[in-house]
Amino acid sequence: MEERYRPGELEAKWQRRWEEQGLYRCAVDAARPKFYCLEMFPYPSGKLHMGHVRNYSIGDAVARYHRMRGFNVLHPMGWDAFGMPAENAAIARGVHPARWTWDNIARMRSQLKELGLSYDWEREVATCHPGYYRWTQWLFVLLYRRGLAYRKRAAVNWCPRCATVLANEQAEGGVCWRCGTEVVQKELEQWFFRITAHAEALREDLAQLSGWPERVRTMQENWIGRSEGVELTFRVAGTGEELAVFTTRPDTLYGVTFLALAPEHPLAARCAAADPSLAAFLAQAGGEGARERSLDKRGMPLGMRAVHPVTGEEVPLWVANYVLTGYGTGAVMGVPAHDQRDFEFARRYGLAIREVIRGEAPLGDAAYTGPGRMINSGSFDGMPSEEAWEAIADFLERRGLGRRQVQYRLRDWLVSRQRYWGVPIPIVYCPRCGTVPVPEEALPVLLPEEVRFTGEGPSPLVEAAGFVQTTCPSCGGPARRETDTMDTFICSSWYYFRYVSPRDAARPFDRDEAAYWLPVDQYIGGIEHAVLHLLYSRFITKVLRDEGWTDVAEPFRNLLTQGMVIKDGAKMSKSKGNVVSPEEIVARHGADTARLFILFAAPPEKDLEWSDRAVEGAARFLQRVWRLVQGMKDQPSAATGGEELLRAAHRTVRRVSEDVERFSFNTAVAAIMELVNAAYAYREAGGDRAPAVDRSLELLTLLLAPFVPHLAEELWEALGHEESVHLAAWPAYDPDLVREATVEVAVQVDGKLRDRLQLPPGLHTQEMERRALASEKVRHALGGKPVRRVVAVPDRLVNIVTG
RNA sequence: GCGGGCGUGGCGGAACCGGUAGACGCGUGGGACUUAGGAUCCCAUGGGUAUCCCGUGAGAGUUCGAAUCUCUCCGCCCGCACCA
Repeated sequence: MEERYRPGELEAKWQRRWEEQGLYRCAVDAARPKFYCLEMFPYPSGKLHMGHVRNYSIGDAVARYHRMRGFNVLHPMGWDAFGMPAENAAIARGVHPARWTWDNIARMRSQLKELGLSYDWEREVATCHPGYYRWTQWLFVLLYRRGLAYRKRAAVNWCPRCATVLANEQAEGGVCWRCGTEVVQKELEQWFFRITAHAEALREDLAQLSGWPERVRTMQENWIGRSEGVELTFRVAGTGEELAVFTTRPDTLYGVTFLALAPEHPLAARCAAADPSLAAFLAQAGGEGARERSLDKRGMPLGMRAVHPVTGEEVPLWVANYVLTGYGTGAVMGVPAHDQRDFEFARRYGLAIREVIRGEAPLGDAAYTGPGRMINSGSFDGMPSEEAWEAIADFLERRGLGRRQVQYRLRDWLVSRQRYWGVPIPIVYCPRCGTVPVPEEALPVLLPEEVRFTGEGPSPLVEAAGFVQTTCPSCGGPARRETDTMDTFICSSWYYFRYVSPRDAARPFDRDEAAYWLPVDQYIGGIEHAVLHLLYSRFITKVLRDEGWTDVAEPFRNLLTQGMVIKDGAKMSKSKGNVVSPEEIVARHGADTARLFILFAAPPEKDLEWSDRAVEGAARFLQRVWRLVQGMKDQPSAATGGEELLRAAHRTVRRVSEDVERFSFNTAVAAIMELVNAAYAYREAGGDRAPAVDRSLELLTLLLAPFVPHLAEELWEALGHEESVHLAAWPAYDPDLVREATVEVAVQVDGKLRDRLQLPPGLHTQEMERRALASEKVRHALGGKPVRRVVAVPDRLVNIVTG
C-alpha cells in the first residue's frame, strides 16, 4: 500500500498520462449527443487568480460529468490576448506587447495545466495570433459589406487615462470600465457597428434564453431599453423651420410649456454663433461627462420660440444639459407638470407649469407622472390619460404632425480604438476610391512589430510609415491605411465559433463543425459581462446567422454566472492585499484540494469566502478518502457483508447526480463526505472487505472523478482498473437498493414535534395515524385532550390537532 | 430614486414542492492511540431557569403546519440612474 497521499507527484503523473493519451481531445461524432462546455477565456495578465480557478473548476466539473454521462464534450480554452495592459507594459518597461503577451500566455497555460482541467488543448486559440485575427478582420469586412460597419463623426466617450474612445457599454455610469476614470465627451470620427439594426431581435430573443439568469436578461433588456412613443414636429416661430421631438407621453401634449434641446443640437449651435455666452455654455455642457451632468439641470434660452402644433401657442426654446444627443431627436417637449426633470428645470428658470392630467389630487410640489383624467387639453378633456395617449397619437398621425415610433436606448457599438495592441481595422483610404475594405485574400493586415512606444501622442501605428502608406486595393494608387485598431470585444464576440475548427486557414470556421457543436450548451463566467461581451456575442451571432454561417440565433443556451472570490469581506485584489495565489495553494495542497474546496465552500453563483482552514479541511478529506481506499483494497475479502454500505453508496449516487444537474456542487461534495463517513463507520464497526464494499469504493471513486480528477484516477487504478476513470460511465443507482427499509416519521401535536417513529415506507395514512396515536409520548402530550383532526403526510409526518 | 437579490449556530453553508431547522465542513470541547503530537480515529457541539420552553433580521397574516407563501418595517449587497 502506498503510504501517503502525495498530490504533487500524483497529479503531475496523471497530467502527463492524460496528455500522452490525448484523453480530452474531441471530434465531431454524429452518433453521440454533443455537449459544448465553455468558460470565458481569460485575458493573459500573466498570473492566474482565484476567480479563474473557480470559473474553470466549475466548468471542468460540468465537462467531466457530461463526458461520463456519454456526451461528446467540446471543452476548449484560449486567450483574449489583445488589450491595453500589454501596451502599458511596453511603455513602462520597454517590453514589446507581443513578447509580453506570449510570455504571459506561456506562464498561464502552465498554471492552468497544473490544475488538471480537461481541455482539448489542441484547440487553443489566441486572439492576437494572425491566424485568428485574420478572421476578426474578415468579420469586420463582412459587417462593412452588410452595411453594419460605418464611420461617422459623433460625440463619443473618451477616456483620458486610456487615451482612447470607448463604447457606451464600456462607459457605464460615466466611467471607463477598465480603469474607472471619468470619461469626457469628444467629437470624433469613429467606426461603429450597427448593433441597433438588431435591437428588436436582441430584445425579443431574450425570451428564448430560459437557461440564463433572470438578472442578466433584465440587465440586457434595460440596456436595450425599448420604448414606444410619438415623434412629432414643432415649427420655429418666424422661420418655419421644423423641429422634431420624441415623446413617450403624447397624452401630455397640451402641457408643453417649452422645448429643450441637447447642447449638441445643430439649432443650438446656430444660435450660439451670434451669442458668445450661449457658445460658452454649449462648449462647457457638451464636454461634460455623464456624472457631472447629473449634478444639476442647467440651461439657457435660445431666444427663439416654437409653435405648438395643436394649440398654435408659442413656447420658448431652451438648450438644456439634461437633454441627450443621440437619443430620439436630441430635443424634447418640456412638460413640467408631468415630468420630474422638466419640473426641476422649470422651477429653476421660472418657466410655466401647466397641469393636464389630474390624478388623485391637484399637482403638488413634484411632477405627477401617473395616470389620471385629462384637463386643459381641448377636446380630450375628461378622457382617461391612457386613452388620451392613443387618441392624441391618432390625432397627430391623421393630421400629419407626427408618427408613432419605437426608440431604443441602445446605441451603435463604437469599435475603433486609438491603440496599438489590437486588430488593425482592415480599411484603406484612397484619394480616388474613398473608403475601401481590404479584400479577403489580402488578409490579414498584419500588425507591424517595429513601432515605438512613447506613451505620448497618438497611437504608434500612426507613426509607422511602412504600415500607413499602402496601395489602394481597388485602383492600385497610393493610399493610406486606417490606423485605429478594433475594440477587443470584437475578438471575443466570435471565439466560440473558432474553437470548432481552430486551425482552418481557409475560413473563419467550418460550417459543418459549427452546425454540430453550436450553440454552447453551458457557458460559465462572471456577471461583469452581462451587457458587454454577452450582448456583443449575441449580436455577432445574429450577423453570422444572417450571412448563412450558422443556424443558431443565440450562441449560449445556458449561462452560469459565478460569484466572486472574497477574502476578509472584500474581493481579492492586489490593492487590498488579500490575494491568495493559486500557485501557492496548488504547491502546498495540490490542485484537487484547491478545486474541492472551491466547489464545496459555496454554491457557484454566490460569492465565496476564502478560508485557509477550510482548505485544510478539504485536504484532510482527500487524505481520508485515500486511506480508506488504499487501506481496504488489499485486505482479504469476505463473501458477504457491507450491503448497507452499498445501499448508502447507491443513495449517494442518486444525490450527487441530482445535485450536479442543478450545479449544487457543494451539496454533492457533502453527500460524498457522508458516504466516506459511512464507510469509516462500517470499518470501525469491524466490517471487512467484501464485494459490496469493493463496489461501494468504486462508486465513491466514480463520484469523485468530476471534482478531484487526479485522486480519482489514482484510486481507480488502485482498485484494479486499467482504463481511465474519466472514460468510465457515470454510475446509475439501483432503485431497489436506494429504497429505505424504514422511514422516520415525525409526529406532531398541534404542530409541535412530540415523537419520531420508524415506520415501513408506503404506509397508509390511516395506519400512520393509528401508530402515531399509540405513541406513549403523543399520549402524554395530548394529556386527554380531544383530537379534533389528524393530518398525515405519507412517509413524512402526522400532525394531531386537538380541539 | 427605480429594479432585483439576500438576512438561518461562533464561521462557510444545508433544508429542491409549505411537512422532523441546522446536512456537510470549519472552529470548539472531550476521549482513544502515543515518548510526543498541531498526525489519525471516535464522541459531543443552536440557546435556555431542561420530562419542558425558545429559536431562521423585526412585526403581523394565511395554514393543521411557515426558513419557505403574503403584507409592513429594518439591515446588507448588486444592477440602473436624467434615454424624454
